[in-house]
Amino acid sequence: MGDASVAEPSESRAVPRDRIAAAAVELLDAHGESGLTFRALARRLQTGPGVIQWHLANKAGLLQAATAAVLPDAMLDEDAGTPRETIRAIAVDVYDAIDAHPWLGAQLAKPPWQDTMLRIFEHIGRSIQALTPQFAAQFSATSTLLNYIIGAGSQQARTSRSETATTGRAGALAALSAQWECLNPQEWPFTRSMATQLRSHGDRDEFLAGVDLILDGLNATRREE
Amino acid sequence: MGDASVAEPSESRAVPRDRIAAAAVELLDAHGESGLTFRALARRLQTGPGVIQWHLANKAGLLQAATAAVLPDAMLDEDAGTPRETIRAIAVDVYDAIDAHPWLGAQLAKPPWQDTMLRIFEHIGRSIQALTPQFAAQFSATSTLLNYIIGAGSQQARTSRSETATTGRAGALAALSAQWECLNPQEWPFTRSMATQLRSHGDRDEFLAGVDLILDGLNATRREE
DNA sequence: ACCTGAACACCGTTCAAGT
DNA sequence: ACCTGAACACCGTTCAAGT
Repeated sequence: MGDASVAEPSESRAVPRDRIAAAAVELLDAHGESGLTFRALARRLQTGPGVIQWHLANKAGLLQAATAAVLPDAMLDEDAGTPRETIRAIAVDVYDAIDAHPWLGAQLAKPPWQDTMLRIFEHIGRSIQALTPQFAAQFSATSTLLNYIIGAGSQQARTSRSETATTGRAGALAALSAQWECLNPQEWPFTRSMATQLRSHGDRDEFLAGVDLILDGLNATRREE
Repeated sequence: MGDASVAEPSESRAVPRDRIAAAAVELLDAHGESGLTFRALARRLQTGPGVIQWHLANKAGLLQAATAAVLPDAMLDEDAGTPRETIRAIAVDVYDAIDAHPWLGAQLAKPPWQDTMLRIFEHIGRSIQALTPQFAAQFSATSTLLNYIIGAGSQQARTSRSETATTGRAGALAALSAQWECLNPQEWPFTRSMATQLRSHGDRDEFLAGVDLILDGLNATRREE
């Protein structure tokens, strides 16, 4: 904290985009979305405020750079045999990324679509193309999958993150589950009945069951016509 | 602006929660999420800053009140015969609400789940319960539907909102569609092929096709076991 | 071309003070 | 119980000035 003066003489003063994005990710991981600040970022890079704005237009660009750094294009280049397996592999990649970086889900969901989001759309879509020849069905299935992956991933990542607390991750889920069990049965019959089901929530298998559900729907639709 | 002094003598100085929520919705509709400010809200209610904090704990509570005001419980109390029709009716209600209030989508998607989100979960789940007896399938289907409805609704609302611009809503979609057509065919084969499909994007039928897809998946899964 | 740091116009939140 | 308004500790963004 106090020794930020002249540890390194002056090997290279340049602050490349890579380092900015990496530092932004560190800040986001450590202190959440509100922890990412131009001033905090400049302090961490041992430079003055206003430097980042020279490289990136604004805060949206900064979040975008952090997102791209954490979910690189290569990660989505899966090819696991069948289209279904490939889609599952991509889904797991995104799931794991959101799980490791809880801020990522909200960032991806935020309209308008960024490059990263369009890239996931493209990669999933290529496999969907192999499952049905109809454009309308391809579009519906791909956007449905994308919405599910981002949405469910965000929800599950949130409960996972509570593991730093006293109880651990299983305990956090148990607590939420107990909360659902205390709901008024007259007003919340369904949610209450899902309390036990909620305990298995948050693992990859649960998540992948939703992916399979959508793919089953695509198959069923195809069969009927 | 200048005549905010003593138009009304002093019939009732109380500023009830209802008026706060209603004014917040007006502000959000007019100027977006960044337009909702404690100071702007107090000015609109012709009172001093700091009043709102006495009624609502913080800004999260303010957004929550606005969300509940715009998506009341009664709106979800649909019963349109079959479970599928009921679910479609609820989905359309949420879709229309997001379309009318573009800030709503991001608000609902934001974790953790608020009362409003849990209520939609409950209402959809009750109909899903009628479609399959398995708890695991009920949970998957309900959360998949919810993620799709919020996610797809947000995306579609965004493109709808561009109608205030020069071109109108169809023009905005055409512009985005043209943008997709200009993508590199080597790098973006799928997205490019969806360019024409994108034009039909944003209407209720397109949106409901995704809901049907998920319900078809639930049926198919049930048949296999 | 790249970096500095002060300045501007905000923001949410708190809180003593009034009625 | 309800409202006021000043004060605090921030924030993103801009921009003249340096190297």
